[in-house]
Amino acid sequence: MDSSQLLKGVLDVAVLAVVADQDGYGYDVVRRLRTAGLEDVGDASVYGTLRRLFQAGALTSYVVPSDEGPHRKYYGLNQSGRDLLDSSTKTWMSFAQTMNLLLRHDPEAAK
Amino acid sequence: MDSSQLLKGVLDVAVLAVVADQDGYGYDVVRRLRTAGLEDVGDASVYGTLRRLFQAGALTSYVVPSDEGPHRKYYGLNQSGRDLLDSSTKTWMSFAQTMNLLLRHDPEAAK
DNA sequence: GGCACTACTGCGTAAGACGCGGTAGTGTCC
DNA sequence: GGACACTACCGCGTCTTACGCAGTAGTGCC
Repeated sequence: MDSSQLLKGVLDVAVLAVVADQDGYGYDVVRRLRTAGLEDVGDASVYGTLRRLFQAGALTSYVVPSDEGPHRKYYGLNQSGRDLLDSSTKTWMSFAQTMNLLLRHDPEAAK
Repeated sequence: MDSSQLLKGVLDVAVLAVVADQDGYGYDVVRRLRTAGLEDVGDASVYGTLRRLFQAGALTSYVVPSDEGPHRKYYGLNQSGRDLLDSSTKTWMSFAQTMNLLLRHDPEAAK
């Protein structure tokens, strides 16, 4: 099954969570997400998400030159980003809980 | 936060689960989903999903006239739909688990 | 020079959820 | 009997977003 649709709206939270752990640059965030289990995530999606979150004011950004390749554009959370991560996490948890109740097909559990 | 993006790719499973419980018609499926906690789900999304799933061969369909309003177009699961529900449920569970690990910001848990 | 890996960007596409408006049938209330 | 509410469905247009793909560029290795 194509899990790419499951990502809709969730990649934001995932990226925020990864960056919250430690500042990261795009290429690295991609690797960390894949390692965490989101194996099929596309790199373009992550770069796009980072730019979107930055534009939305949730991330800080600074460029660090690298000796072993091109420069790296690091992203980090600011307060707005932390708030967003918190509220998004809560939204996700509650949503996931709802889905879990729905999917264990116990009609009573959904009441 | 706008939870509509979270639904992407998940509404299919939710609709399948609701219909698996008992055959249902569009308007009723909407109500059941909302009662189950998906309060913001749009009716157009559900009707669209039902038609999509039907066209994909996962649902059966039959019309029942009603004494108390317009006719009702019932949908039910066939074998293909049950298979789809099973595999989609597994995909969801595994995806949700991955997200949960990512979101409890315990760096060790993601390894 | 050619290749691999790192690192980022831009463009076009497709999927899907939703708002909105429209069409009907039934029932209620004044 | 007319206005309104509720039931029930459909179609259209829009927006968001994940992704494929191509391109650019730096480093290191053979």
